[in-house]
Amino acid sequence: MKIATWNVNSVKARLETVTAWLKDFGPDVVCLQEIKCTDDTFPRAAFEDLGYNCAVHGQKTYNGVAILSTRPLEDVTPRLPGGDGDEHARYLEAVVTGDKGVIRVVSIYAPNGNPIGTEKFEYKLKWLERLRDRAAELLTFEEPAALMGDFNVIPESDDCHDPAAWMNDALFQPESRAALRRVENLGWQDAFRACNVQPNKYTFWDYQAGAWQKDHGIRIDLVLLSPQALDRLKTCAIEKRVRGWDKPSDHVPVWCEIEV
DNA sequence: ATGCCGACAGGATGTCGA
Repeated sequence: MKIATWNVNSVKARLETVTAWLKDFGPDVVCLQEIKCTDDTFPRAAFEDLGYNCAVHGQKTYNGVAILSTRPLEDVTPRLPGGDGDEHARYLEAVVTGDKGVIRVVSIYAPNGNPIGTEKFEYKLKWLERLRDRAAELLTFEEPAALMGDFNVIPESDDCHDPAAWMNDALFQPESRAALRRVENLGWQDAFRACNVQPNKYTFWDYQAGAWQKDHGIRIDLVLLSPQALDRLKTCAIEKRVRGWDKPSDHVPVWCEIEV
């Protein structure tokens, strides 16, 4: 089964690009982030016409996550537990059944956290702590599972073009990186790093300053696999070519082949 | 050192992203 994640930076502004990629690539499951629309304005019909079921946890203007799947979506659960009063739509779980088994997929849009030294950065760290708590719970299910999305953390220095340029950015703070590691250290494996050792492989290039043309990117869109999913992992790759298409998102899809 | 670009809401330009 091909499962993918993609921060689309507005699903309405990106509809032609997203449907073109779905037709071209044919993923079975796609986690979307930054859909930037409410549940009732999500362009459901465009995806259903391509054979996808939709689970949506939307929000007006900001954030918003969704999951598309050719198979039925079961156990659909929005919202990361904890953080009462947190209305940001950043988390959506669903279970998909393949020919060889079941996988739980989670669409994740972690907070950006800039600028550092503000309540936005504190919110980011607290949100990642809540994610760790839920990630620990999910491991007790002992099933194939994938935390997929825009984690808004640059894991290592070789996941960006110029570490010095990110030194004062929330995405590369030691606290942010430690928070991601604490999730991984529970037993969640970075699928891309399980399959690829090459440095400087990116999933995001800023629209500004010719970042794409100069390959000044960062790798912040991740797939974290439970041990049971990792055992079934065949490959993981970045759909870099999509950044060069018309009207691109600033992020590109990341996908895995998993035997379920 | 700052803006660069792009989406959104709303109807000009500020907020947000990363």
